[in-house]
Amino acid sequence: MQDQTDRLTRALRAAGVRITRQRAVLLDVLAETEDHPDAVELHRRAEPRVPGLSLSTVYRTLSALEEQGVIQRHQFEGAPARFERAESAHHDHMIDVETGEVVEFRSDRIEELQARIATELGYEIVHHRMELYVRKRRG
Amino acid sequence: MQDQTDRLTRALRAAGVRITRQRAVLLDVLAETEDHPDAVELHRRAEPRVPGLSLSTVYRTLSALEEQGVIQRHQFEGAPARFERAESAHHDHMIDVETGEVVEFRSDRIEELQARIATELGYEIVHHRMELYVRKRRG
DNA sequence: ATGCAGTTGCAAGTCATTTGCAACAAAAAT
DNA sequence: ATTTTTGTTGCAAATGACTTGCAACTGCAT
Repeated sequence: MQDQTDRLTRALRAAGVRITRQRAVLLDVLAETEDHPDAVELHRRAEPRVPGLSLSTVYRTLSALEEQGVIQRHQFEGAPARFERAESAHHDHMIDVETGEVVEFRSDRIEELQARIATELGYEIVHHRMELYVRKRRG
Repeated sequence: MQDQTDRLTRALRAAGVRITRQRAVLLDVLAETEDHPDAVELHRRAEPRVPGLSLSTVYRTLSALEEQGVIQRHQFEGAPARFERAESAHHDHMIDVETGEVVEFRSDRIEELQARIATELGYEIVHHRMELYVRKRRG
């Protein structure tokens, strides 16, 4: 795990991204993250470890990390962008409209169908977004 | 067609929505619309017919019509919301990342799969969003 | 014609995010 | 180890896309 982090910071360094104290902490916070926090929440979690950390630095770091492919940004309906590590395999999201909770899922079958549709219409997919806004089934 | 419009305004009236000059024009503009314009574009198209029309009225009208189920709002990536009439059957969108052009498509097979996935995880779909960001295949 | 609840234009406000800038601090170079 | 170079930071102000308060209207049921 220390290894992971090391490899990562080295890669970032190589890309000309400096690992400052604020970025190191944000990287740690993101590594510990199990949910899909937004910028303000990440700032709340990181600030105690870097007193004075500004929200704009959080935004800037998030953009930098997204550019490096380290994290992914998701813009769900009517809410600020939320982030997650990019390490894991591709998946889509289900958002509980009542709680805001995010559940990940994946369907190769759907991906195939999407690709086929795009191809048939003369396009190639650059990326896609599929979100299911759901509610717990009361049973 | 005059019929259509008449039925529509009557329904709106019944819902307590007044058909003012600005709304009538916006309704007309939307009826003529073949693409997926945003609020500013709709304002641009309607203003000549209602000199002085304000952008806030456009936004307010759009919200009212959306509430009445007359139009649908789509929030594509990194762009202001775009609108379309709601009359047509459900479909999803493919956005050409180079031109911004929107192509509609529909796949019952995918819808089925989505529903199944949600059910399996204990949820029911309230609504979904599926967007394919694409590029013309150069062939 | 009349009264009033729904609408309008305008200015100001909100929210999430971005940016200009001078002070600062990682890496590099020496 | 010190200097130099160049990416970063915090802060305040700016942006973009809407939304809202408010006083002056205006559909439209009566």
